[in-house]
Amino acid sequence: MTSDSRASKALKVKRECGENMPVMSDGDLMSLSVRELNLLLRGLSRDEVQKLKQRRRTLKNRGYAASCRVKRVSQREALEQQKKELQREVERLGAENAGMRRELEGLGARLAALQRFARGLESDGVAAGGGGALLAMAPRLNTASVITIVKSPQQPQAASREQGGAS
Amino acid sequence: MTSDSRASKALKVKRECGENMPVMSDGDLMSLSVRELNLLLRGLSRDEVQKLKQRRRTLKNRGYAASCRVKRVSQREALEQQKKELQREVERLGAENAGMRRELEGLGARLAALQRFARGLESDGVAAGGGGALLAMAPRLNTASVITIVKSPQQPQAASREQGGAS
DNA sequence: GTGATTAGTAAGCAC
DNA sequence: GTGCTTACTAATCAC
Repeated sequence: MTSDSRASKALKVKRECGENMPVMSDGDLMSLSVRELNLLLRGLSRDEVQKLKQRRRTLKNRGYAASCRVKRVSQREALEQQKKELQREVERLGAENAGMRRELEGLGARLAALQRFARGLESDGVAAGGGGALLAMAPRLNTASVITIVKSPQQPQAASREQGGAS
Repeated sequence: MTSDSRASKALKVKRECGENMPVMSDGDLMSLSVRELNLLLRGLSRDEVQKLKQRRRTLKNRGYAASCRVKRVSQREALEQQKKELQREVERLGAENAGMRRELEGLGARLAALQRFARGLESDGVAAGGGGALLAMAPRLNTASVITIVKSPQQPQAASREQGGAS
């Protein structure tokens, strides 16, 4: 066998020790620092030392490749997790949105009904006592209090009709 | 050299042909079907045929590994793209949501002001004509829709002043 | 030198 | 057999 520790190793976490152990176990060779390694390699030929250094490098590379794969997988999983959370968020906001849209419709209908009723009061001649105040109030609410507070565009038909009735 | 075509090949797209070309180019060996291959391999020793078959397998594996990596990358990019789109969607829905929330506040304020005014009308004794209908309408607005919808505190000074002026 | 990444190789699985 | 995926190796790069 020309290659001692590189014959059948793929895909089985690489065996720990098979037939021989030249000077040192893989684990030791991996973990020792260069300084400690040189101390233990005192009485070896330059060739033997070189071979051992290369084996150390290979073992370390094995670990690097493994952590690279782990990192790749965890990054993918993180991405998928973030995607799931965003999908849930979209769903939640969409539901909230639909609910508010319904509330908005309901409120708008009530407001329109009240305004129609107010106009009815006026044309019926109820404006004798405080009825005039109701009509005078509608535009004020629109322009003074409401408009300055609410920044979103308002229903133009309500305001124009109120002001038209007051003139 | 014990291994002829496997000496220095890593990380340079693998050279096309280096020193010899036993019977066939890599491209041919890759693309030919088993049937065509067997036809061309008529007068070769079983060992030579076996070696060629193995080289074919290796070449194909090289391609499989490459496409595997390409697939991995494109899947990751697709995930990132989907994530970006979802983030945009969340932002859009959030803005739409905030706008509707403001509209709801505004409408709620207008309704509340109208209600307070209606109650003021009643206590003034205007309830002679159609005032009764207005009063019947007010409690409905109050309990059901307005209070549960409007979360922000409303301007009390506008309502109190109106009521004071009407009395 | 160390750590990370890439293309290539072989093993193993699924069809 | 074919195609895909994985662990491993060597090369290469950045620090």
